[in-house]
Amino acid sequence: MSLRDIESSLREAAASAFHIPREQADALSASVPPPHVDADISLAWPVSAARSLRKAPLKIAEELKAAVPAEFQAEVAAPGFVNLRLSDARLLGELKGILDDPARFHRPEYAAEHINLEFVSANPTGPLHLASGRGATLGDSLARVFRALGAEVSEEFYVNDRGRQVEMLGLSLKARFEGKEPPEDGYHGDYLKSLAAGLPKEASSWAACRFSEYAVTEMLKLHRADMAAFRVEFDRWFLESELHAAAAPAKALAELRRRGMAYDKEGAVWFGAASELESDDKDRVLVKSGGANTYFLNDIAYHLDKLSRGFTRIIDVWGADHHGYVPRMEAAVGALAGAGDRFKVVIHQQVALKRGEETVKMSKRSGEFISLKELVDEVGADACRFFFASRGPNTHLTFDVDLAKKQSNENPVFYVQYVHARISSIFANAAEKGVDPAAAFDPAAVKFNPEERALAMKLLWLEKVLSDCARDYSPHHLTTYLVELAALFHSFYDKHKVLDPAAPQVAAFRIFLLRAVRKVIADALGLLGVSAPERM
RNA sequence: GGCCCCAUAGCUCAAUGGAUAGAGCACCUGCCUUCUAAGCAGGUAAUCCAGGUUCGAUUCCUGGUGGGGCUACCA
Repeated sequence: MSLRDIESSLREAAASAFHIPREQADALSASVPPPHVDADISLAWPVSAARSLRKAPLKIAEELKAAVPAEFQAEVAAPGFVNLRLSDARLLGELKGILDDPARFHRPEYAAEHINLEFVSANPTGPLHLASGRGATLGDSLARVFRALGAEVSEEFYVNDRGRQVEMLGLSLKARFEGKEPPEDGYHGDYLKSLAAGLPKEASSWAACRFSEYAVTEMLKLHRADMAAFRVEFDRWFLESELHAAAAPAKALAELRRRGMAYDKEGAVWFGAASELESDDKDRVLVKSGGANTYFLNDIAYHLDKLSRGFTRIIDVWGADHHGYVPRMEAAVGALAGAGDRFKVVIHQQVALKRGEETVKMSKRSGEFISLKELVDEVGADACRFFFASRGPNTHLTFDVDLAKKQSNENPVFYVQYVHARISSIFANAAEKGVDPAAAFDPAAVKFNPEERALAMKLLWLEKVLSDCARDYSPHHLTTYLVELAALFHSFYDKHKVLDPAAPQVAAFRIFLLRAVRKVIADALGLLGVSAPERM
């Protein structure tokens, strides 16, 4: 059983009570009662359905109350809410489900989904900087959420290992190797100095492109290590050069032509979005008049490749600096995929960096940035990931480095992790305190006190949090939830003793309850890629 | 100029169009001889402005104001 099952039975009841189609009753959903209402579940449906049912909300509420199973002890509240309570037995059963059912978040609509989730995809021209942490947190947490919902997810990193920037990278490395300054518009960061120091002697006879290849290979190693330290493991690192080796851009162009989505004008080849589709405002160049492909064409080819690999959904996570690129990519990929909703671009706003009183512009070329590695080394992956995950993708974020380093203890992540540590500690101490941690209790005798009930109910809401995350393409609901759950636990902990040998029934029940709490904390932290420590 | 995002407590953030707007940090008052005080209990404190839609707007629409970003036959 789960909230979804409860909702389902309530919808059945509503559908038959009001003689409406079952689908219409789908609008009925369970929500958390406001703090001043003493109930477990609230239904606002009578208020919102009043218009379509052409009845007064209060009247609907009364009829709904009469229709729902008696075990829910329904109550009506003005202007038309119905509030429910779960019985102790029901609540106990739900806790058992949390502990025993590893697939409890699986949803049928995700069972056949095979999602490709591409994120970070930073150019291999320098170390990952902290802004990549935001995309990495977002992408990886989403991947974990979709997996929890039952989807198959492949995490992918696209590497631009060709083109001018990579050429410039090679020239910059060559210059460092020869003890010179990199070109004006090259890469001036210190990381190329240490890279140059590691070059073999025979590099003096290398052509420029050898330097590029060497630099890219080394940068990829760094990226991989940085991402691993951030607890992100990509299933695939897709090289742009793979596309060209397979002549994918040319094939993509042929496919576009075949579908009448490309045309020639002024010596260039254009993507005909404006004439054929309404998603973009003007036509874009695919092949320049000089004969070279634009990145637009290469990116179309790349996404065509993703489609050919059999993914049912393609999700790209991009920084807001690329938002202008979304309409044309959606126009192109949506059309090639046959359905626009198979391709989704999640945009997150950029991260600005603040150091002291100064807001620093980050630029790899000037070498002025804070690397992700530096940040993870100083404040830890847990605090970083929780911090980034706490905000919706659309918040504009100014990252205060000094604050992050100095006040990492103020990060709510520790407040949440502390719950896990405290519970673990209780379990570890049980035997010593004269309580058998594996002792059974009589389910029929269990009566939840208010703190126990609040805790148990909170655990049930996690499934809603997951669907919120999927709906909004953001993990931030999880951090909010975790902090709220942690507060309930700490409050419970302060009020009630668990390990009381004089009350073995109560102790056994509370250990059972806390086992469920600890599992939910660990699961939810896991979805964020944050550890759940046994002690702190 | 055109387009996108944002504006909630001193600071950083929450809130499928629903009930008395919820947290963390900071500040103030209490609480460790008792399973971890990285904690608990309590207090101060907020929806940028003007209209509109609605039974009901922090939420949706229009127009302001103030911030950030994008606007290449660049990669």
